Amino acid sequence: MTPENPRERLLEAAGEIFAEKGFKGATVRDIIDRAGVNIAAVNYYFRDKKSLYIETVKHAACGESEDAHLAWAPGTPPAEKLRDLIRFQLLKLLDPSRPAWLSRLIMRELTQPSAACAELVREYIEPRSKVLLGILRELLPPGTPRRKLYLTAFSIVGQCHFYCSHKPIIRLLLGEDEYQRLDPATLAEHITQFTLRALGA
Amino acid sequence: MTPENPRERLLEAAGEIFAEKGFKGATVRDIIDRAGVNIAAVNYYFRDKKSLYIETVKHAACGESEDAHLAWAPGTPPAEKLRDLIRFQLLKLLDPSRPAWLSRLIMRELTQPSAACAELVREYIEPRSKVLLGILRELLPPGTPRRKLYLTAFSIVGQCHFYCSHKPIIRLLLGEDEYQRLDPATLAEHITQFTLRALGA
DNA sequence: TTGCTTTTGAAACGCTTGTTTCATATAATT
DNA sequence: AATTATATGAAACAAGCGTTTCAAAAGCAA
Repeated sequence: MTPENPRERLLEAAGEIFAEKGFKGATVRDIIDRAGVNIAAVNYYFRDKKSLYIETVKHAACGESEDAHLAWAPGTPPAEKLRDLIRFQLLKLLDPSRPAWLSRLIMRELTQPSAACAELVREYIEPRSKVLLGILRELLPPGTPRRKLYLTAFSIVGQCHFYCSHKPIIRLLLGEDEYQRLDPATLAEHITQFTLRALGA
Repeated sequence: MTPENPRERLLEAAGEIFAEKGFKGATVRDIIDRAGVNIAAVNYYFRDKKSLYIETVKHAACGESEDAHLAWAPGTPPAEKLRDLIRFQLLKLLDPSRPAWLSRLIMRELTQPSAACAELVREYIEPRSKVLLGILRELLPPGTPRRKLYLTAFSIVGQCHFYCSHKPIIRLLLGEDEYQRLDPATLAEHITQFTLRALGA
């Protein structure tokens, strides 16, 4: 499971800890402790903590991109593609069994950008935003202005990310029992229906 | 403008700096520097950094609550109330002239909750969530289940908060020019229309 | 083996952090 | 005015931080 390569082990451990505590909150001793390597390895394989962080974010984004190959048969109705996309995104954001630190690390980078942010947008955000915008172009009447496409995309992604970024508040508002009943499939269905009606489909 | 009371000055300065850098990222020397007081004042007026943080969040939430008195004449159509609510929220989230650190501090607490979180939800979140839920009860058919009300509320708030929490990414995606054109009024109108259509109004 | 490079380990170095100390200044009380 | 309580200031503290050092270990070519 865990790789032998110290460099890889550092990236894995750093991903978990940076995601959990943020850049400042995480200490290199925490990281090398979980990775099971000597502290000098940070300086040896990466130059310093900051470089380790940037490489970690890129590593996480790269690992996330792999499983994102949503491909539909030609002729698939755009509404169905939208539903798939939303469901897929929510599953990735909320499924606790998957290595959640990937999404959380990315989410953290999005809200408190560092040097890794621009690169992350280029490698990770833009490709999948292109997919969503493509679907919306099919759903909305031809000639819809670019701005409207983006605003609609933001409305969709905003709904999805809310359940991830505001998780603790939702839990407090709904109560633990009710919160447990919010499975990703239910949420995806709600957001899809909400969005499709908003688009007049 | 700035109060004479060292305690108040500390709360103001701490609000700005905690909002900007988070709890770990902010240093007490940063704070006492901006407040213009001696470092011993932190220990004197509050016990330590953590207590200062909790008091700061409560202080900020309290200050925010004051101007939240959205009162409508009886008989106002719920769609109009919704528009007002969304516009008001977006203005508070995005207007750079206002002391933005209030919202940002609260946002930060929501996504990375600490000891101050539960109290914040009780004092700050629940009251205004009640307002929104009340409007939705008017908009949606009677007998709509509680869960559906909440999901709808999350869809609305999620759309609004997205522009605040993902601001850097939006800027990168749209480009600086296009981003500058996104004034709160435009966004509020989009979200309102999007939501009203989704609700079939 | 020998000699060289690459990798690891334990320790220490500065530096910054939150916190404390204590002497002094200011205000309040009698 | 004298005395006590309150507030401030400058300095230092101990702990934790990122980073560096350097010698020993491991890998590898000749």
